[in-house]
Amino acid sequence: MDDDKDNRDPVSKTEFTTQSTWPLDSDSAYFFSSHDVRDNTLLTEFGWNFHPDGSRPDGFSELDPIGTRDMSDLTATSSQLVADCLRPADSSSSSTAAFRSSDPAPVVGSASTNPSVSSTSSEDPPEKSTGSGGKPPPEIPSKVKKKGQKRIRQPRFAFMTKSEVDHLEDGYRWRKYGQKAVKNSPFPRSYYRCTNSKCTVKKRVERSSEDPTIVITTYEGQHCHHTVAFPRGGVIAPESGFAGHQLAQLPPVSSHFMYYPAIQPRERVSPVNFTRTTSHQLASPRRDDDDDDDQAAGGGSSHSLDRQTTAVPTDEGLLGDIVPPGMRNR
DNA sequence: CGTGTTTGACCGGCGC
DNA sequence: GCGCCGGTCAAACACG
Repeated sequence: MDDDKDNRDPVSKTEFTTQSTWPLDSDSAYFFSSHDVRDNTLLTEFGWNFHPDGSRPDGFSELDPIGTRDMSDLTATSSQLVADCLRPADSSSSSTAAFRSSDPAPVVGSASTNPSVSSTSSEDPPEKSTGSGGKPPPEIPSKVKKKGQKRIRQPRFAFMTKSEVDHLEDGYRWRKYGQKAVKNSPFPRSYYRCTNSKCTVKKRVERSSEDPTIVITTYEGQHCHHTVAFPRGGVIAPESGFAGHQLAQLPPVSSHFMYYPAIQPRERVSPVNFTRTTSHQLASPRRDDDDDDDQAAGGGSSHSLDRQTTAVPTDEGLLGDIVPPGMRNR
């Protein structure tokens, strides 16, 4: 869909931009340079394979990156994730710990505790719950979590990308399951979930209300499977080691990031500006050339897009630790 | 027919 | 306790 209009991204010239403010609504956040050691660690914890070494002064890096970045450490994390993924829903705590081990879990409000399982197990089976019409049988409402069981959020991670297309291709297949109008923003927010039945990763896409050219993509959870295909640049061949070994721990292509941990729901933060340019290629949505989730697939054709991307870890729990003093508004 | 999107309704958390 | 709002569900629909 957003596929065609996007062959060329006009927004690619900027090398550095300085946004005066970031109007993140619900997930307001802070930013800090990815060069900071902390972020790397942080990302690793999330299982994302970020590497702040794009080391191009202007924050630019070629497309390839993902495939060539050290997959080693990635694998470690991912294998565990896969295990988690395959693990029955009841073995809760352990899976969570897998990628939040270092997260002190400053549990706040609802977001906290043991993510993955509870949230996934109870609401995961979207497809199978096809049941009959809308409302679930009187007995056990599918969407209802067991009483007393709070909805748990998985670690989140946001990317701000300057792009005209909302849904950026990241190598995975997503299924849109909702769209909501965002308060104080003319742009709606779309909700996606990974189409892999075992994968519970979700993604939220919205456009910055203040700067419509910026797309804020928030990932929640981690993939426990391989990417299905890579951006049509075909750059990633199944045997290239990327699709073949890597376990979905990748965010949309990018080399330099800005991270911003999500904060407590509804908490408002004063945005910190900054942006680093990242030029990379992204594929446009394509659903026919890749089909098996677990089978590495080499994407189809491709076109390149230049976008500015800023990555933002948004684990609410982590937030407290990474936000530099003074950056917090509230 | 399979897969993905749209869209209104519903649910639950949180702030007041 | 109430209302707002974010997030999710699922029927209906669209498309290849």
